[in-house]
Amino acid sequence: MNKEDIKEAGLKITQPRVQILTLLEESSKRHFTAEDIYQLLHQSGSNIGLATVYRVLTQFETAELVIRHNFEGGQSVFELNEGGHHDHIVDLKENKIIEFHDEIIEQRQVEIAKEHGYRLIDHSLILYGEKIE
Amino acid sequence: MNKEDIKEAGLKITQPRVQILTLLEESSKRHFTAEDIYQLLHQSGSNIGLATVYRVLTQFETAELVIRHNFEGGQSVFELNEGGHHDHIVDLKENKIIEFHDEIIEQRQVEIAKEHGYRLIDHSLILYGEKIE
DNA sequence: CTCAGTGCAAACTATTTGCAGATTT
DNA sequence: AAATCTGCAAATAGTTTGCACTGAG
Repeated sequence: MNKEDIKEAGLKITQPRVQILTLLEESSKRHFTAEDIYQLLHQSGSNIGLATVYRVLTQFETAELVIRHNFEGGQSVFELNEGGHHDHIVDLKENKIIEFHDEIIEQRQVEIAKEHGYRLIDHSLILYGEKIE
Repeated sequence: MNKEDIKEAGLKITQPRVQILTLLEESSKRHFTAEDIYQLLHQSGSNIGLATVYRVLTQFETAELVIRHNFEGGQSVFELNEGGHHDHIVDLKENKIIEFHDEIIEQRQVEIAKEHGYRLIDHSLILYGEKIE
């Protein structure tokens, strides 16, 4: 649960950290910029600083509680790491992100890396699309 | 040839533009940050400004003479657009980028987008790896 | 009580923009 | 000559850092 994760990361259980982790866990959305989180928490009466949001997200990233994505458009996007790897479809019209996982592609990536003499450490696959109709 | 491309993009054939395009075409490397280009041109005696490098690269990107990538690490990376689409393996140890093209993955991407009700407009696939041995 | 953590403001990095003078056509 | 373009310096956007104070253990 929640606070345990923070403690296991070697971090003190502080208000800002609990607020951010709770937001990530309980929101219906899954993808947030640091600014999003800052805004949402302020709307809930928090007076957290933007710098703290960044600091905590970076710590959570290191602790693998959170994954940071570099989609188009400058801002980093953060999402709770719930274990299962997936890639993303970014909706170019609406502000929406869809997750998917495809074993065929996952496999090919490993093979392609190997064909070029590489061990695959990580990858980033983002599909940009627009809704049909 | 060279200068024609610039003219076709509706741009005047100026020294900075020719210098940049020539560098991109004639260098043995294929991937450059704006800073790289700025440095290399200065080493060749140019006194181009960094702002101009960015301006020209952005214009070239719009004209589809150049492709901009957002790999890890802050800086955008630019490469000459020579038509054939490809993706990249980024060497995490050495400062090296390898290009590849894989039809299986290309196809699956289109299918996956469709399965989710999307028309695939673009995609970004980056494999991060390290040399075996 | 101690040390990690915080908010704020200032710093930083990559990139963009305003402007007066320089170049291209 | 007209319009575009350039270099420079200043502005901007996103993120990080220094510091004195605050709060968790």
